[in-house]
Amino acid sequence: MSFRIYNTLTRSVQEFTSLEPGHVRMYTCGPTVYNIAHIGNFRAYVFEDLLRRWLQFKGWRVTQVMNLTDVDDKTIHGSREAGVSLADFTAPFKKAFFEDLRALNIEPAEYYPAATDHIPEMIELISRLMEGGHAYQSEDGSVYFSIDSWPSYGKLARLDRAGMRSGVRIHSDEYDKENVADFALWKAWDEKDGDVAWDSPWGRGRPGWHIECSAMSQKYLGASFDIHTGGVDNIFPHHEDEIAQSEAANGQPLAAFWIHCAHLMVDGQKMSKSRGNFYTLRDVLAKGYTGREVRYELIATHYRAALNFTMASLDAARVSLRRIDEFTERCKAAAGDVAAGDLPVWAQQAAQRFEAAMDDDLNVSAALATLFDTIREGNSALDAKKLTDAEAAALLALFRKWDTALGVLEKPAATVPPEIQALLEQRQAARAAKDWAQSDALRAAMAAQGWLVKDTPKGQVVSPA
RNA sequence: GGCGCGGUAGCCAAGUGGUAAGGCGAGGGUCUGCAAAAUCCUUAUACAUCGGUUCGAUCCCGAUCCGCGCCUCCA
Repeated sequence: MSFRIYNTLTRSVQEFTSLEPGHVRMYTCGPTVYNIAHIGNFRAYVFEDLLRRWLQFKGWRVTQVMNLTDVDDKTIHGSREAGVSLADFTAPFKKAFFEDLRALNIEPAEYYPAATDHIPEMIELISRLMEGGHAYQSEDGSVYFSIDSWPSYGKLARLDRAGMRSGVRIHSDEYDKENVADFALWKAWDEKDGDVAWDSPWGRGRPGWHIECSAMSQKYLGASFDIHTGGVDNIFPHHEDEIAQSEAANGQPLAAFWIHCAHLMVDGQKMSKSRGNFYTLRDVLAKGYTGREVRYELIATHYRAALNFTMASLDAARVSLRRIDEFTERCKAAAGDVAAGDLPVWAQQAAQRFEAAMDDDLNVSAALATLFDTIREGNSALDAKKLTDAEAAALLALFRKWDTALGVLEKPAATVPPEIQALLEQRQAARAAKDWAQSDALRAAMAAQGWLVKDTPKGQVVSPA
């Protein structure tokens, strides 16, 4: 079965093939490290992780690059306001970003280049654009890309260039530019930039926003690579501008597939910093939810559909995950140390349906439906004692395989503190003596400390409440 | 205004030219010292509106209404 995915460039679902056999090169636009990313941002990173994992599931080796934008208006403004250097200002946000990635079980990319480490590469690229007549320096010293020099400008966003020009000119007071839609490659130093500046052939200044992605993708992935991703809000202008810069400089297509995920919504509106309607992952964890639950919610809706974020859906995610956990634990108990045998026929069919669903533009909802069908079938078979131990082991293996793609099925092991362990042992003794009053008291004591005790045929099970 | 996306049962959410997955919720059974959890079964005459094409449309076409996004920094 082949993997098909929606390409913004062609506005259609296309069969995915890699330029280089067996190897996918993927560039994913990363965070601007001027504050803590919110979970709307993380929807994109979780989506990209799912895409990466599915490519691997299908047998490709993946080289993924995610940039860290650590120099722009916001980072400079923030550092000056805080009275610290740019590097000192962004460092804690970089650290927090990686912590959040781990909490969401996002696989690390191969490269996380920071913009400030690649200024020479950007200058080199801008120089080539200047030489090729695609860029010019304005009176204030800034360098702009000339969209009039690049006829295919607008091909990703499908812009009407004629309409765009006449519409925007009225509102523009940037007379330095030849065309108001021209965008900055290099921004001349300004008082507001403080000590943030680099020398360049065009004087001191700093790079424009888009040039970093062009320079860094080329350095780590080559002039042409397979996949470029981001949120739909990056289609224009960011990705459009990247295409113009890179393709004008290199004369070859930047990326074959442009894949964009839809927004995370809150109360029917896009979650965003500027609207103030956002939650950080930390906010949600502080409410007692886990990174795994957040990942489940973010993953369960198709990546091209807007997803309305609510605590109620996190609760639903929690219950759904518990159902998955109960099933895998039942299978583990049944399988013991038995080697995995063949899957029951219904599970073989489920495996095919799962893969077909994911192959179809990452249809996770359909894949999860298959997974829950499998759980119901499996539970019924276990109830009826119709599942062999070897089949239970095979089902576990199937779930593990599915989880290489989903990254959400495996339950993180909770470490039980010694004092709770001691209470458990006391309670077990009380129960053996049928001292129910004592048993209930101990259960209450553990509940007070945040541990939920369940009595199962195999004994007590504790979990964090 | 330009470009684009969406409106499926109480909520979330797939999907298809021949009367519609799955999850949550709800009801019932089983299990259980109790509890919690789990599990099985059941559940709702759900496809925005109006036309058109068709033997037949929720799925195709057109119009309308509503919601959302991008067009400026934005995942």
